[in-house]
Amino acid sequence: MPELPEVETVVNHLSSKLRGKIISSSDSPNGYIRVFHKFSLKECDTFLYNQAIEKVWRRGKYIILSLTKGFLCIHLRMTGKFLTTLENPKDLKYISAEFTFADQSKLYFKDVRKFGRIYCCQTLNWLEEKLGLEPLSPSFTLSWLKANLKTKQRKMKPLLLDQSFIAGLGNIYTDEALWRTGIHPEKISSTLTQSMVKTLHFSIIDILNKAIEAKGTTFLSFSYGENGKGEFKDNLQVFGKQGLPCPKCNTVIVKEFIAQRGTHFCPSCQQSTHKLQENSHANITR
DNA sequence: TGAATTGTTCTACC
DNA sequence: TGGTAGAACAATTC
Repeated sequence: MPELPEVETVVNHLSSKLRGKIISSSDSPNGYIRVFHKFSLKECDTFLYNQAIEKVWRRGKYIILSLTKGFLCIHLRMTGKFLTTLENPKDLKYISAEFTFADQSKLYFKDVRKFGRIYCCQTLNWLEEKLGLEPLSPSFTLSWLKANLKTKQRKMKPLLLDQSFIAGLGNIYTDEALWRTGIHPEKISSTLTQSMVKTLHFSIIDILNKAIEAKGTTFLSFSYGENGKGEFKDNLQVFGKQGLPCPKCNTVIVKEFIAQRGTHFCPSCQQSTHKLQENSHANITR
């Protein structure tokens, strides 16, 4: 389940391999042409023919290849990954796209679930229109976060997952950041205290940086290159830890469905305002 | 066999 | 009308 750190890992891995290559043809070995968003295979092949890859980078969870003219963007969704060699012939049925370069080397887009998409485009305007701030860019400041949480009346979990708000956070890192900050996933954004916002701001940046350092999280299926595994799984505190004790307070971590997503949190550290008030009242009267 | 999985997009609601 | 919530959707695995 690639989120920002996993996509960054893939980009870092691919960049040196792809930069300077010239695309000579595109194909779809398994015939799943829906992978080319709004393009037929022929249109994609024509668009990419003879184009050089000038730069490989990332915006949110999108991988972007800057070409001589235009861009090739890829969203991995759940199970998308890139391979430069095809070791197992059985994998062919999962290869939605195959690119051949002028030097005869190859790039395969393997996607078991087939949710991944490839976009051929002249500009990136469409992407900029739908994506919010980059959490690791200088523009993601504490004051920006404070102001933008204040003006919204949304539950924290779905808000952090909203790519038009902050681009790149997914289910794993959202749960981790909220746990670290002690914020209940259903807490309304405008009700966060100043210190909560400050901790949240720091946590998001810190978790993402540490996860990038660890080359992402391999939870179910993520890998980069042929078989690279992300090591951040060992640093997860709540995601996938339902039934286990909270590292902070030993209360059992629960998993509930919030905003149609499996959400892991500690019912003691991450209480809703209501419950916190009840408890503080109990403490006063005690 | 159908429940579970994800990010995005569409629709409905206030 | 704009902001928000929730359903739908893609396809596969176990």
